[in-house]
Amino acid sequence: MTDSPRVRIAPSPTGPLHIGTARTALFNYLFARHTGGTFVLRLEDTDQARSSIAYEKDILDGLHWLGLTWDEGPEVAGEGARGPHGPYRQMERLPLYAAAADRLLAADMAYRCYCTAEELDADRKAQEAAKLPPRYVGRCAALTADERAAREAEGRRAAVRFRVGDGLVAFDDIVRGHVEFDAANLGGDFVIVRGDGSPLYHFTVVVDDAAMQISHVIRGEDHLSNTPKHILLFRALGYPEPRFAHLPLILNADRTKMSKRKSQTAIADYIAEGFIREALVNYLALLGWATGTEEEVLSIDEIVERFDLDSVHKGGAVFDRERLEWLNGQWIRRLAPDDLIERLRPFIEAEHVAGRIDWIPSDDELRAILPVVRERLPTLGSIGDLAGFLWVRSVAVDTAVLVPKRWDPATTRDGLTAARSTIAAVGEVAFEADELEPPLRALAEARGWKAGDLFMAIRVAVTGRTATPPLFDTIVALGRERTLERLDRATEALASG
RNA sequence: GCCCCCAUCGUCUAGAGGCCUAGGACGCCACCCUUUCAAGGUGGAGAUCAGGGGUUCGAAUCCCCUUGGGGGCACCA
Repeated sequence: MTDSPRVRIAPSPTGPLHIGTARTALFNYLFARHTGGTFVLRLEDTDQARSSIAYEKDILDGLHWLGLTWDEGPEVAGEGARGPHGPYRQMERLPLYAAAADRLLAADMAYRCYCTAEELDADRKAQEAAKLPPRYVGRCAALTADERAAREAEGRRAAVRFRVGDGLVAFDDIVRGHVEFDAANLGGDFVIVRGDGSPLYHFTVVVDDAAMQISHVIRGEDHLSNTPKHILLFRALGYPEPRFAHLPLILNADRTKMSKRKSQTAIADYIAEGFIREALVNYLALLGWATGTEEEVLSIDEIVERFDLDSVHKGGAVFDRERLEWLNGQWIRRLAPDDLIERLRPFIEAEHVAGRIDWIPSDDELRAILPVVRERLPTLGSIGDLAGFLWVRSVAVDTAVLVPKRWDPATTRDGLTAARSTIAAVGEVAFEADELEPPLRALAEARGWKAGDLFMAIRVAVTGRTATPPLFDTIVALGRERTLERLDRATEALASG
C-alpha cells in the first residue's frame, strides 16, 4: 500500500510573508487537500541573525488569513505546535541535526573544515579573476589527525563540510521531468554546519523532510539547482528520497524573480489595501496552473477539486496586479451583504482613525448603500474614496468642478436653488430614490436644462466629487436635511466665489 | 564564468500531430445600457505559436541547433 502524501511549507521568518511563499504554500495545500494528504508547516529559523518573532507572526497570520490550514506545525507565533513530528521550529530541533552531522562525520562522508573567512574569500576572488566557477578548493578535505590538532590548538573553529563526491545525480521532477546534474558542478564540498555549531539550510531541510516523512517536496524553481545537494544528503543519511516538484517562479514585470524592490511582495500589504482572500487565492492558483477549461473565477474548494501537479507550468509567470484587481472585484460582488459589511469594517475604521471621516456608519446604514457601492469597489480599501462623503459633517466643494461644462455659475446657482426647493418638497417619509427622480427630471425639462447637467451640479454639491454611486440613492443615503444643507452651502460658495 | 531550467497575443493562459484561417481571460478601443463612475452586454484591435533545420501525408504540438530569458553556484533560506 502506498502511504498518503505528506507535503510541507517551510518558510523562514526572516521577512514578512511573501507572495511567492504564499503561492508555494497554496500549491502544497491544494495538492494535500486534493490527494487527501497531510500539509505540514515548519519554520526554518536557523538564520538567527535575520529571524524574528514579528516575521513569524506575520507569516502565520498571513497563511491563516488566506485560509491555508495546515495539519501539523505551529499555529500561533511563539507558541507550541501540534503534530507527531515536532518540534516544528528548526531551532528546537538542533540535537537532530547534531546527531545527523555526527553520523556523517563518523562515516567520513563529511569532515571538519578549518578554513577562515579570509581564506575562503581569497579562493573565491582568485576563481573569479580566473573566470572559473566558484567552488570549495578542498583545503581541509584530507587533513591528517595531526593537522587537525594543530588547527584546533590555534583555536580555530571548525565548520562541517559534506563530501559531494562525483557522478551524476538525476531525478524525475513532477513538473520538469527528468533533470540531471554532474556532481562536479555543485561547487565542491559544501558546509552543513557552521563554525559555531549551527546547522545550515541544505542540511536541515533534508534532515527534517526525512524526519517528517515528507513524500513530495513542492517548492519554487529557485531550488532546482539545490536539489542534487539534497539528494546526495538523503542518500548519505540513508533516507528515502522524496519526489520533487519545482514550481515556476512569480516574476516582476521585467521577468526577473519577483522582488520587494520591483514589486509589492508582502501579503500584508495586499490585505491592507483590501484585497480579499478569495481573490488572492484564486489569482495565485492561476499563476502557473490552469484548469484546462475556461473557468477562471474559482473558490478554493473548486480549485482543490480540479488541482493537479502534472498540469503545472514550467515557465515563470509575471505578476499582473490589474488581473488581481479584476478578480478582487468579482469576489467582492459575490460576498453575502453581511460578510461584506464585516470585512469593510476595518477599512472604515481606518478612515476614521485617519480623520478622513467624522463618524462610523452603522450596519444598517452600510447595508442600505451596499447594492450601489459593491460593484464600484475594486478593493475594500477604496470604500473611503467611494462613499466617505456620507460620513463627514461637511464636504469641500470646488466651485470650478461644481459648474457643469455647459453651464455658467449663474445657471448653476439657479439650478441648485431650484433643486433645493424640489428636493425639499419631497417629504421626509417619501424620501426615496423613486420619489426624487421624477420631480428633478421635470424641473430640468421645465427649465430647458439637460438632466445630466442638473444632476451633475447636485452631485458635486452634495458629495464634492464628480464620480459617485447613483445620485438619488446617494441623496437618500445622505438624508433630506444633510442634502438640503449641502445644497445651501454649495450655492453660497458659488455666490461668494 | 560554470551548471540547470524555460520559450503561444502587452499580461495570465487553452492547446498533449490533423477539431487551429490558434480559443478564453485581464488590460486596451468602440458601441449598447446610462444622471456621473462603475458593473453588465456586444463587437474590435492584438500571437507569421522566438528563429532555423529536421521527422511526418500533416507540427504550436515530436527531435536537433541557434537566439533570447530566467534561476542557481554563501559558514542566507
